[in-house]
Amino acid sequence: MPAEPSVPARAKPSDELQAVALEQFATRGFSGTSLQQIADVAGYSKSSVLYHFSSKEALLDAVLTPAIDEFGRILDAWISDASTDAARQAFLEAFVDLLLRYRLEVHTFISQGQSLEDVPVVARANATILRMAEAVCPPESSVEDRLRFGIALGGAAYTLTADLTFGSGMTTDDAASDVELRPALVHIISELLSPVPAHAVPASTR
Amino acid sequence: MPAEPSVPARAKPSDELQAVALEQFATRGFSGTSLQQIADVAGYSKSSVLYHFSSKEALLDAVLTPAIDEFGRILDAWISDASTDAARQAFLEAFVDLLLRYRLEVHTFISQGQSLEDVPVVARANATILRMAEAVCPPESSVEDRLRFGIALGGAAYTLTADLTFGSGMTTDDAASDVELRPALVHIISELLSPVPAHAVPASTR
DNA sequence: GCAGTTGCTGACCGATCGGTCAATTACCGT
DNA sequence: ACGGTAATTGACCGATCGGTCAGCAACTGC
Repeated sequence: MPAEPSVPARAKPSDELQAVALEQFATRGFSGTSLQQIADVAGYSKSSVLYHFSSKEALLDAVLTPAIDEFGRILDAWISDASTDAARQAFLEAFVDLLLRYRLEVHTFISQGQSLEDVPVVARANATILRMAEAVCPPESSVEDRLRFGIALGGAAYTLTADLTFGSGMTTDDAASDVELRPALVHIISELLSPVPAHAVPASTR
Repeated sequence: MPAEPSVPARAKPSDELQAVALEQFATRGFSGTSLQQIADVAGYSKSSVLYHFSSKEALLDAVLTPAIDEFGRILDAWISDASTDAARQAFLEAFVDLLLRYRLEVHTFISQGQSLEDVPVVARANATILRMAEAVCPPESSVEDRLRFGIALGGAAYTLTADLTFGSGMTTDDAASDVELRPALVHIISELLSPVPAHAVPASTR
């Protein structure tokens, strides 16, 4: 009788806890979130949380691992491939899909990557980001190109969860908006990572 | 005799504490930073910190207020001015200067604006950001334009402190790099906030 | 009926949190 | 020499932190 996948009224407790924890970690921060808060929001006791996850850090690990695994996967797929324009475009779209699907996870380890650097799963995330940085803008890149990459990465992670801060209303939870967001994101990030197509740049730099 | 401004070997204790606190708040997060840590790094006791600042929150307030005050100032200057292109350019450069000068402060209330929204000074920062959002991309703006603004804002705040995370080495503490960063930042942000100058935009939005 | 496992909980632990307070030291003008 | 103020500190407080542990239901297989 419990084998009734068509009735998702009650998900597995550990999944509920992960979902609640992820939301709290992303909005209040890891150190700003207590196990008691997570338990309260999810409707369990603190002891139950520690029954399903051996520690607060293990909970963070379980929450972030799927996202950073897939992140590494699509990055490897691109690097191993010859760096054709088509492969670059495919990676870019896969990356945008990753951002949309795992926006809370990405936001968490982007904006807290420094304070949590000694947590293994976050260290993996930082290393993967670093690999991506080297792939997108190798050491011989200009300062501006490296700036562009950082802005694209940090900006996307910030913006996709920004309406949690102020109601810009463009990342409201209805999934339909994602299909509206996706092409715009692809366009903007593509524009940021490509050295600007062709038009004249005013010499306003001086 | 103590009036010797040419020997800044020892700054005022409250300034030392503010500097240390700012660095900790930006890297470890507000809730991830204890008064004990601040005291240890600054070389004082926890009691001394609470002597100079009545509470942890008051310390955060003192640290962030100058940045958000100037932020509101340059934003008001732009809004009150007629929205000529020259005024927009002036605002943009002033904004970039603000980002460079107060990068740690901006990073703090951008990336922790949601978790600290009930701290008055952070609430002011959020309100100011919202005002800037309305000025840059009014409600009739497209989703992509609002995305661009968010990416520019969050991306700049993230990137300018990113080398604290991984050594991209472009924001190393030597102030000379700022003069290299500034024109590049102005260029990129200008490009993000302007609907793309003149070349054909594919109708990929639909 | 009964041992075994699973899920969940309250009681409890040492450590640390932000914050208060009284005492101490050093320096000031007089 | 003396009173006053500013600066600093350790001792201490209640609350909360992450985490441990023994127990308690409920559902199994036998």
